[in-house]
Amino acid sequence: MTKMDDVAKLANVSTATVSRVLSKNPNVSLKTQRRVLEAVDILGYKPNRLASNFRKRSSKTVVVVLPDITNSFFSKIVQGLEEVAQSRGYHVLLGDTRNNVESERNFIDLVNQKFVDGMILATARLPKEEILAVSQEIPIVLACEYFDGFDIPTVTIDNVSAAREATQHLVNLGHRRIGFISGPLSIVLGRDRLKGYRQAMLINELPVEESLIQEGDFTVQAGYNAMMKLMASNHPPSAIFAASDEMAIGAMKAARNKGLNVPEDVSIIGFDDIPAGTYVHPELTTIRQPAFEIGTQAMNLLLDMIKGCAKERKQLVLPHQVVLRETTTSPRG
Amino acid sequence: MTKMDDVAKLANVSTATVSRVLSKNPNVSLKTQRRVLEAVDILGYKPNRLASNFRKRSSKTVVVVLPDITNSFFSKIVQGLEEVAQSRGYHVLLGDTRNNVESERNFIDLVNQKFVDGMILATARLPKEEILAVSQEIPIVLACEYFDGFDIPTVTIDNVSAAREATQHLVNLGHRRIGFISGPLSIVLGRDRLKGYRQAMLINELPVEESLIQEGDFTVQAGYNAMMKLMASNHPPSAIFAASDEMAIGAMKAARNKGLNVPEDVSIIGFDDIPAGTYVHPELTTIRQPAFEIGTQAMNLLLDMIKGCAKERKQLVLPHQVVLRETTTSPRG
DNA sequence: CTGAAAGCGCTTACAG
DNA sequence: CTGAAAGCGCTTACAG
Repeated sequence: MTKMDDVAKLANVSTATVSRVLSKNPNVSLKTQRRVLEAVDILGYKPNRLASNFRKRSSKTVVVVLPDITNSFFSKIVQGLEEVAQSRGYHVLLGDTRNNVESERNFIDLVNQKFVDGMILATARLPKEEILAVSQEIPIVLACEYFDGFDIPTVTIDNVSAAREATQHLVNLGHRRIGFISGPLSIVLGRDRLKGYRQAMLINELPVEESLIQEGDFTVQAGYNAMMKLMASNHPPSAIFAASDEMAIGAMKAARNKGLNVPEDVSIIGFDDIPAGTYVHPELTTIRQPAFEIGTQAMNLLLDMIKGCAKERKQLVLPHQVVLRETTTSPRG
Repeated sequence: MTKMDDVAKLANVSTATVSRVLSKNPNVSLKTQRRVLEAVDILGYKPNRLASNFRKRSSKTVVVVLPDITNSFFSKIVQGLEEVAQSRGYHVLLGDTRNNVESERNFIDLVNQKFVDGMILATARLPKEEILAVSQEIPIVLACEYFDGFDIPTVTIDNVSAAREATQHLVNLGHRRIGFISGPLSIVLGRDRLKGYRQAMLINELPVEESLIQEGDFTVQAGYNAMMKLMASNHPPSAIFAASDEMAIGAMKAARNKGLNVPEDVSIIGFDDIPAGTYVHPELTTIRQPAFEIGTQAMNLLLDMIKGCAKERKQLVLPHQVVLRETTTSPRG
């Protein structure tokens, strides 16, 4: 392996100068620069990143911890993260926990080991105290998740309002019995969407029957099961708000299996706006979360913190949007 | 920051011993071990990974280069990769090129810089000579892609046979005019699937009309467009083989828009077996690629090479499988 | 079983 | 604009 010494020797300069040229330090004469670059070229020299990382105490790498990379909502966030990471000269280490808390802890440990310069958490199953503790030491930003009452930098949408608007959309169409397929109530964002649903029902003076609320885990299968229960009621809802598009798609399958037409017999609105929402027929009405932008903003926030040029600990709330497609309409009769 | 010296001092041993204890070297007395561990605990010491990486000339990190992480086929491969990486103590650096060749080159450069110990390429837009060159120096395995006539370690399926079987399935149902929505012919795996289609047609003495073949880029939109052209013919095919599930889903949308029922009016078979194939109605018949297993095998192969315990340069061919669902049936009349 | 010492390959004050 | 020298925080032969 050729190293910097070899280059220095060939170019007749010190390693300090070689280092300066390669790091584009302007205080080197053009003549010397050329000489060094030529030597680099002749020897096919590549600086050793491991040495440089060590010396500079930075790997220019950031770990992103998420529950499931095959979930298209998260993979879109990751694409946003990666885009700005690349453009700002950083790398992203993948932390797919597959919903495993122990795995989450392992990834968080990478920042304690100084292996990465910062961390983006798109999942947070760990107790908030634990996360708060590391966040005092090291740049962390939460994407989608957040902790009430703490000032950890965060990029989210307003889940309560978004869920309220989804429900209101159904109310505006004339629905009065509206079922809610909830996300896991163990995580804030699941609770927030339920809160939004309740608010809308309350505002419109519609009774919230607990039998109209079914908890799922955001998957198609969970949506299917929840919908089956909802339809088994002797007074089934005429419209469904599902807290994720995948669950909404599961609900559509269940409705079809029961011989119901969407939206004529039952309206369905989802949440997220994943691509699959347009693969199905009819196309899914939903609440759009700007996943890619959540990624870009979170990464920009994090890198600003790492460079120390972040003004304060920001909490960004990005706009959501109702996307009208084909699965909602006015109720029969 | 507490460092190893502090621990050594507190435990009254040398840093060599601290290092041995932490790296679980067995040649340390139990008493000493306890003493060191206690000191580590008191000081809350974490070894600096950047220093350790540098010293050991290894980051225990592998970069995975792929065209698009939001594509569920690739994200499933990545999940497989990550699973074995985690279990074998490695990390994966994400290299989403978004189909950009320059980006691909940048990631490949990380191995030249010794930033990563190896690389998995699930895309290979770069000239094969370039990739072959790095593969001489450093552990690389190709996942899905391969280069004819070179011995770069590879994990793929037999795309030619898989495509032939897909086509044969349609022939067996009685179809004689079979359209093919091809992947990009600029990449081997696109060409291989076309080859399989042609073989099946030939074997069954069916004429291959060039108008029956439309090239797409694996996306839903491309499938939609290709299907529109196919249906515009004055003698349209009664069955379609699409080289990716996304294109098959696009073809289904196009058929519906034209008022055709799948499979009664036109049969469709896809390729990949992504989850979305079961979201749509009717559910998509397809060729299953074992994406997760491609990932696990590729990572195992790579890590074996890195540890130097790989016997030879292997080319693994994993089994595919026809998955019968609802989008294919016998032609009318 | 343990320690003293060298050294991994860079970068960075410091001095000139 | 350039170089000599120190040193980042570990690990690893080597010697005992």
